[in-house]
Amino acid sequence: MRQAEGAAALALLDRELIDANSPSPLYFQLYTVLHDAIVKGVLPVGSRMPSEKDLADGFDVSRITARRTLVELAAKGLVVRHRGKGTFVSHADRPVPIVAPLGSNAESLGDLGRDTTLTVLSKRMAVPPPDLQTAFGLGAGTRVCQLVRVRSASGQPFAHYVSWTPKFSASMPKKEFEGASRLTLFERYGLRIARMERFLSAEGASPDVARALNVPSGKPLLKLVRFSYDAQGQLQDHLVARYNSDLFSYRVETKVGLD
Amino acid sequence: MRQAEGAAALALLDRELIDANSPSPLYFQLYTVLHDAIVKGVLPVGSRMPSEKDLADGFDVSRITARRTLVELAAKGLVVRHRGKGTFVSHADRPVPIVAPLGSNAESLGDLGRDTTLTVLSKRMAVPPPDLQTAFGLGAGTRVCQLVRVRSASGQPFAHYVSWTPKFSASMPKKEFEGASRLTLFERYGLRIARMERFLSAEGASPDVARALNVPSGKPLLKLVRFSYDAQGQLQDHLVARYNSDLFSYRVETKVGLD
DNA sequence: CACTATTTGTCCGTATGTATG
DNA sequence: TCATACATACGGACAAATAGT
Repeated sequence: MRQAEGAAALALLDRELIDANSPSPLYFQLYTVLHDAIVKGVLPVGSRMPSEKDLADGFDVSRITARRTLVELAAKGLVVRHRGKGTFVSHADRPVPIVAPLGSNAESLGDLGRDTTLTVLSKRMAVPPPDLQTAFGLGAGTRVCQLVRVRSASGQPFAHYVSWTPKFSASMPKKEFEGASRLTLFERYGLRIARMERFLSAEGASPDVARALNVPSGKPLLKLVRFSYDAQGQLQDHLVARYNSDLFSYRVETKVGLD
Repeated sequence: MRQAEGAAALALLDRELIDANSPSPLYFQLYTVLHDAIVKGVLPVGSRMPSEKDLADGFDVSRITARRTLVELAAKGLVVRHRGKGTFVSHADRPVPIVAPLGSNAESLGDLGRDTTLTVLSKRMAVPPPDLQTAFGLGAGTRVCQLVRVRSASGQPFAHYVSWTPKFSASMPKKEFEGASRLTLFERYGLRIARMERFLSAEGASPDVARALNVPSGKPLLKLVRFSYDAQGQLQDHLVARYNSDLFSYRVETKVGLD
């Protein structure tokens, strides 16, 4: 009964997850299903993967297609394959997914007690898109400080930020943004935020974000858009954050007072 | 200057949004870019689309590929095409995106002042997945009431719910879930929820969800998982909601007390 | 009225990728 | 591994409708 464990693993997956009429290639759909099952722990480290034949029969694809997904998983280091033995989920260092509270005042990830690092990909003065120009109440050609940053945990990038902040100046050194948290920076430069508005949605990874987060382009990401206003209702900061949802999720707790 | 408007529309788009090395076909990537630009209003109703040649040059694809995306947009009714004139964003009734508050106690969409309707796709007694069995503290074979529902606004489905509720019984008629809001149903059946925990992430649409929400499978969706507990800390209800992020987003407002 | 530029519609041939048995 | 079918993507060519000169 060598194959029993792999076949049992198949039972944990849903054969309805694949769509022959989708524009996305079958091997990639199947790759995504297995990839997610591995990073989410449905297929535990060390366990036996379904065989090529199991996958082919279970998902109703040809053996070549099933084979290709396993080969690509092996190329990414998620599984190891041994001829005559089978395919096994590899013992990689899989970072524990980060769960951050949302809506609390101190939502800064710096308070999370996790060793996350912030890297500045670019800092420049540029003209924001038209909708932001009007939101900031700026003239058409005004240049604003744009920051593109990435946050990583144990080497794995999981968040990508694009922010616009008129009060930040060209002279501020890039290095200053690496260490200090955003809130302390706001204070240091005299920015008082009285109200924040966040919008949550989902978006496929564009090629540049995909590169920065080390995910395939088109991968679904959690998207947060944040508007920060001062006491006068003036927009002071605009941020678009995109999160790799394999590594990160937001948590909201509500106590219901009474029925 | 007949072509000026279309070429100007091209400038609103980002040629970096397409990736020739992605497993997803080029025509579908370009389709997604244009589709989103239309539903988000970047390309307003009635305006001229970039011509096939504009798109081919601007996104560095062949005319055949550019043409195919426009043909598919026309097939979906998002644009109309006229030989010798051009392609124009069609005057369809585009539903205004819904923005719902998150984290307030009364987050039920019934309170939104929008005419949303709830449809029950299925109601059945079934054995929940292993992780939920343990979360509910149930024996291995216990059957629980599972509901699959869809919420629509002006005929367009935008949310897909899968819920498990042990206290709901097999005898409850399907119809009862169509009208009443969830919270009133909880009350009626003696369910007192004291605490709720929500987790937000993103996920590609599986084929069944894609069908229910009328979107291409694989489309990025906003995903919310909600655990509802009673005063004793016993899990009483489990819900997975998936939202079409073109039509729906969550909003969180925070007042910062002081710096 | 022609003449031209632009745009969509249709066709060809070919190369590559995907998927099957 | 092989043979085969189909989808994707490319370049090129020409026709037909439209609009401006």
